[in-house]
Amino acid sequence: MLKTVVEMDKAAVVLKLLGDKTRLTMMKLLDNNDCCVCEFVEIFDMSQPSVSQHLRKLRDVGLVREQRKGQWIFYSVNKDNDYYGFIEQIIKQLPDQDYKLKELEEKGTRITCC
Amino acid sequence: MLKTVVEMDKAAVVLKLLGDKTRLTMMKLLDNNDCCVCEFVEIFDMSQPSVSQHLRKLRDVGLVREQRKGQWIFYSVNKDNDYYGFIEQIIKQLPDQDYKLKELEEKGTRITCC
DNA sequence: TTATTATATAACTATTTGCTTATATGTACA
DNA sequence: TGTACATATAAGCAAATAGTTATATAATAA
Repeated sequence: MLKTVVEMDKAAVVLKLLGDKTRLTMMKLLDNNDCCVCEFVEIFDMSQPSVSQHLRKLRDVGLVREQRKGQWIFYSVNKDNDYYGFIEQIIKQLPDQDYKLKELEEKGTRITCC
Repeated sequence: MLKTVVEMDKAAVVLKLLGDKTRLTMMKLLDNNDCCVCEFVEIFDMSQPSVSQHLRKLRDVGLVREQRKGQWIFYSVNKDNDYYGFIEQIIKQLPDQDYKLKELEEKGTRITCC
């Protein structure tokens, strides 16, 4: 685990991003799994534009990245980001959320894809 | 260091509070020092009501507590709070801010008090 | 007592935020 | 082709946020 050189301004920006339950849960899920937008729509029972907008905020700050796979776009944690070490210390303290993806698997709506 | 049982909703609330540069710096300072309102007013070059309102938000969630000493009210980190372990992991990653208090000492405006 | 200092709170305002609906873009498939 | 599905983006709106000024409360000092 790399020691991050954290700067106050940027730290506040990152914490504000994580200070939303939807985005915080997204980051916790993405830390263990790649997920596509439609999975988040189902998990959070939220409109697709709303999910996309949350993901865009996370991407704009470099916390996640996207990768198209066929018709889907998969998001993953950007572990190359300078602040990954910083958020890792936060995320690892959060309760596991993978059961949300397990529920999708049981319903058969998990996108395992290509 | 106690392992905190963190709950997602509360974690998001705490992170949102820390996601403001003023409050984040306050918490970093308070982790090593007790400070009164007028010191923060000077450090942040911000109005007194604004400082009081930030401190109230931190206090309402239990992250800090206040103690009157004469005409001053000193704030300190509430290390008994259930989420202290959680925020400790965040705060310790931040760059030291104590130089801000040193500057007050040099100007003679640090309140060492009673 | 009165004046001064420190702090809290109330009311107001401008900005930001998170959602909505509508629409555009891109891929897959018949 | 054209239709369906997945996603992004734009525009609009209500709620939340962070600041302001004005005022109230409390302790100290003259």
